[in-house]
Amino acid sequence: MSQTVDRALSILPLLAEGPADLGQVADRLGVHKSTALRLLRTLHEHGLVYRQSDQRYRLGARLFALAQEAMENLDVREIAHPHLVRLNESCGHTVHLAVYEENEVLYIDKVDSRYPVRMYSRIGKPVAITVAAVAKLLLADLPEHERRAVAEKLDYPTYTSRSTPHAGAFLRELEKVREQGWATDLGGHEESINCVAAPIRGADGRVVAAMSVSAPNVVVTADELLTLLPLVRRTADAISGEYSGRTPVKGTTTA
Amino acid sequence: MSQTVDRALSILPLLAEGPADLGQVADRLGVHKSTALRLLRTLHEHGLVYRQSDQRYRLGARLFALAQEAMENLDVREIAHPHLVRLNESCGHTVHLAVYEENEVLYIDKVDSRYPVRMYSRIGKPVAITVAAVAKLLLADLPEHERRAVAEKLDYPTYTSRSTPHAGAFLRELEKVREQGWATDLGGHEESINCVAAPIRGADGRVVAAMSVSAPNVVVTADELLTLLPLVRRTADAISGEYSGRTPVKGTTTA
DNA sequence: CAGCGGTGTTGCACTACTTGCAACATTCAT
DNA sequence: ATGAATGTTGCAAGTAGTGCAACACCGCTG
Repeated sequence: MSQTVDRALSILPLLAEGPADLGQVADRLGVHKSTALRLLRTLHEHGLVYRQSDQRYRLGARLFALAQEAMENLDVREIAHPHLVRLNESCGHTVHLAVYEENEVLYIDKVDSRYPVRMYSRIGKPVAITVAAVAKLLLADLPEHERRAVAEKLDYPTYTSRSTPHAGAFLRELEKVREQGWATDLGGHEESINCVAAPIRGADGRVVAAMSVSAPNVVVTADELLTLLPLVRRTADAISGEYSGRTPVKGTTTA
Repeated sequence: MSQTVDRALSILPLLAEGPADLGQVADRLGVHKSTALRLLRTLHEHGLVYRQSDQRYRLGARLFALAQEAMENLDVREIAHPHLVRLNESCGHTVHLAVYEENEVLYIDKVDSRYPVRMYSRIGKPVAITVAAVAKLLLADLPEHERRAVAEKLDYPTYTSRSTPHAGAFLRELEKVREQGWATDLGGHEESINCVAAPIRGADGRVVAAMSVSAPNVVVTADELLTLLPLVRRTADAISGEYSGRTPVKGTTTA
């Protein structure tokens, strides 16, 4: 591992919290100001860091551009998107797509009934991993020892009275989810919001992403939402088929 | 400038083009494989790079999270304020900054006119949404169906004879504003007060705020006020540039 | 207006860190 | 099995990053 690069990269999450001046950066890095200056300069030349008019530093445009490109390179997302839109059109609720990566679950796509293309707003945000239906599916597919390791490393915030309380309960839930092949979140994150989710699998059968439909109690009850489960699963399966190359895509030539 | 960091950061745009294996990265960087490996490892530890199942590297998820967090912690007002003050100093009139939120448009900053005239605006106060120039810009940027939905929910008070009379007229006005990229309010709220306004856009091009210059007829005529339009737009663009973290002077250095 | 504390910036000597090499490990194809 | 890919590790050499101290540049305040 490279110390210099390590230090430089440590600046990024620091600046994500908000703008900071040279001194603050140097302090929080534990290095001399001149060192921090040179690191910041390098980051600046790559456009990852921007210097605003009051001389303070903050994250720069290239970072956003990179994030966007990274997202576009996720082919699950591209394949899934039209399916998500169609599902949204037929049920009207919010549809999410999420992936697991390095102890985190992230939303990589979202179709909201009132606001279809909301690229930068919530996409990219880490999911409440201990309660979200998509997170359960993604974690449930991990090999047993890894699943256990992750579950024990997590915090278990009590968002609501129905939030997953601790690792034991979480692991049991994951086991259940693993067997039934779908998952729910019934008010575990926000009291009045329920979700049902289904997994998207690659050619080797492993879960590469998960999708969910969410709706507040005031619109549909949990039971009513559950009647959508077959539709959600069918959609997920359709995406799986296309992603794993089993289902030919119309209009596209596959070699 | 730091060479090691420079090399490490050069990997990111490279991976943005698509996944690559160690050899490819080393080649394109012009360094030994072992060097590339260590750089990639460091990037990996920070979550900026992800190793997919076929061992190839691609951009990682933390990139989204960083971009997301940075956006949330960005304060338009903080960035805009000095620009607003400068604009006020050069033209002398009242300058407003406003944002759209949940069917309302709110003033979030104001620099008072140097002329001894009073205006009935207050920071935090909802704007006369059907007539204010800033409101037009903010609403004009909404997706079509939402724009329509909002327009139809609104009341259309007749503040003056030139107030927007009904939803139809308002939607037509919004369409015009959307196309021309700026807006006016000529006596629509108070008989003797005119405004010209310009939009402030984020990295994704969406309108995040709007700013305006207002002045009563007794100080300048509407035509005279309109001659300020280029200045207002330039100021708004400068704020946009800073808000979205674009580097205005230096081109991007590609090694 | 001079003096002062707070910033950001530069040149330089020192040594810690990165580097490329070459050998090893691992996977896959022949 | 054998070979050719690829990824990985330990090490010695020296480059490249580091901290220091001095400088430059504000905006303050007396």
